[in-house]
Amino acid sequence: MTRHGSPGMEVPTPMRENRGMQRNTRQRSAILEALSRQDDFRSAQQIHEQMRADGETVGLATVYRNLQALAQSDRLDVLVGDDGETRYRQCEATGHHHHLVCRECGRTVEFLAPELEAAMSRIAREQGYTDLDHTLEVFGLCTGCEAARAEATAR
Amino acid sequence: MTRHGSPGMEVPTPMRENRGMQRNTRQRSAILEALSRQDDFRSAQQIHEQMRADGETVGLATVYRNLQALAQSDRLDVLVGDDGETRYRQCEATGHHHHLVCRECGRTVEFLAPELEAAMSRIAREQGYTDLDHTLEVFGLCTGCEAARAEATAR
DNA sequence: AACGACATGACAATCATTCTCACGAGCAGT
DNA sequence: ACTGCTCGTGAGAATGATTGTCATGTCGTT
Repeated sequence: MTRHGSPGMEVPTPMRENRGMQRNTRQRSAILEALSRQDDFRSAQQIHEQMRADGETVGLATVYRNLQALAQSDRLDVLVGDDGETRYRQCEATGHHHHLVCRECGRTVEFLAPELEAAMSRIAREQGYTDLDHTLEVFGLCTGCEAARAEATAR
Repeated sequence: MTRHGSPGMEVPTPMRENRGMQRNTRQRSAILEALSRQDDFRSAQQIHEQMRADGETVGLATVYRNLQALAQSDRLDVLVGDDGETRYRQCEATGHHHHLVCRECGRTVEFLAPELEAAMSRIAREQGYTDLDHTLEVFGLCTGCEAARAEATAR
């Protein structure tokens, strides 16, 4: 387990999933803990603010660094809003998946759609594109917000 | 056509497609002209720079304002990159469509995919979401860049 | 030609994010 | 537990895209 001796020995695979995160720190634990209590996508600043409110003492730069590192190691999902602000969320699904986000309250549902993946791949390949990747997010009004809006309109 | 007199009179529909653009100016024409000569998504700053290089005298703020206004009236397509920079492009397709973008050179192909739209709508409705909207962009390497990469790797 | 509203341009201001660098604290080996 | 080597942290400065301000220009109409 220890990596003593053996000159030229490379750090094995486990490191791959830990880019920029060799150590466990109080701050990182706190950030993950804060995220685990949220259901929607939050910006770094929102997360930081919430942590301060909860009595945690963490620097804003640290929050940014950790969110970024966690996202790179696929432990968080990222969503870049229309306003350019980056938001993060701890997801249930482990692999590739998409989101259905309420544009009013932020409530988020994860979904898989193999048909969509296949269709996109086909279209891209027909055009000669390779090494594919994509972004797909769906926005709408969840049942609760739809009801609230209907009521507001009715009066 | 003139909106004199008639107190309480509202500006009719045509205005809807012209938000923030009542007048034609040399600057706006120049911006559209510059865009028409580009095939890929460009940032406001890139466009501004190009115009200066072409001898146009336009303020950066003006470029930002016009691109924004044009995008709002659906005369331009918008793409927010991973880095948060907003890029614009003049599209062939008039209605709703998506893009296949080369992540290396920016070459862009527009495509329609009714099957995708339908599948997304179905999934969202199953979850009780209404008033839907979505973002979908596909990235990859175009034939040219793929070839270039292959050659670079080979040597 | 005159006028009034909207558009422009130079520059300041804002806002999210990243950088810098001195200091603090994991973790491996003792 | 002790030490040392690093990496991680924190405070504030710096960056960079975008937006606000406001005096001045000019479009489209009278």
